[in-house]
Amino acid sequence: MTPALQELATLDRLIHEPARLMIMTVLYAVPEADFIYLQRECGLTQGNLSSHLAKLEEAGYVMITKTFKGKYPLTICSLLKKGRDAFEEYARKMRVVNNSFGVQEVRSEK
Amino acid sequence: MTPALQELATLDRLIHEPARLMIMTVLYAVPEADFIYLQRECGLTQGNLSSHLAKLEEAGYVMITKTFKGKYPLTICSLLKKGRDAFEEYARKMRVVNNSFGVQEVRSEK
DNA sequence: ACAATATAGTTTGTAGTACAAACTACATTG
DNA sequence: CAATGTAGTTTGTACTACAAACTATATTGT
Repeated sequence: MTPALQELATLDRLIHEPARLMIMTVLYAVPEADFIYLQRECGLTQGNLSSHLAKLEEAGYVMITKTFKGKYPLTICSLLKKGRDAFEEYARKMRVVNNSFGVQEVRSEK
Repeated sequence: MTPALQELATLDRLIHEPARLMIMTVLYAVPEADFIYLQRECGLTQGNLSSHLAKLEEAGYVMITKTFKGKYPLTICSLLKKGRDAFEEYARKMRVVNNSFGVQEVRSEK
C-alpha cells in the first residue's frame, strides 16, 4: 500500500463528507460564524446544516452557542481545538493524496 | 460562496468515497490491475472491492474483464476514458480545495 | 384583532450507502 | 473424498445524507 492509499484508508469520514468539509473550511477561517451565514456560504438547506452541525458538535469539533439577535434566535458556531486539530490532520492527509495525483500526471508524460 | 466551497459542493461523490478513490488512484497509475492486486493494494475485503468495482463499472468509469489465469478466474480492471476524465476533474477540484486550506494557514500567521 | 408571511431553526421520513459476513463455484491437497 | 484454498458475489445490517414537514416566535397587512 502506497503512502497516499494509507492516508485515504484512514481519513476522518466525519470531515470527509463534503457538506461538513465546507462547514469546517469556513469555521477554520473565522473565529465564529452564525447559522444563517454558514447556510448561505455553504449553500445548504437549514435542515442539512442543522443536522451536520449537530454531528460536529457531538464529535466535539464545534461549539454551538444559542443566543438572540434582538428577538430572533441566533446560533453561533466556532471550531474547538479538537475540531481544529482534526481539520489540520485531514488537510495534511489530503495534501499527501493530492501530491500522489501529481506524480501520476508526470507518469502520463512518457 | 468561495471558489473552494463551490468545488466542494459539486464533487463527484462516486469518486469521493475513500475506498473508490483508492481504487481510482491505483487504476489511474497503471494500464490495468487484477482483482487480487487491487484488493491487497487498497486493503479492502473482497466483498467491498467487488461492490465498489460494480458501481464504478455501472458509472462507465472502469472496464471489468473476466478471464482465467490457468484454471482460476481472473478479473482485470482498467480505467475507461470517462473514468479518467472524471478522476482528473476530481483531482483538479481537490487541488483548489487544498489550496484554500493553504490560504487559511497563512491567515493563522497573523 | 388576527390572518398571512417571515425568521430561525429542528425533526422526521426516505432513499441510498458502506461494510462484513455468508455464500457460490471451482481447484488442489492430504 | 473430505478439507482447505482461490477468486470472487450476494446479502443483511447499520448508518447516512438530504429534503420536506414541522415548531416556535416575530412582524406586517388590513
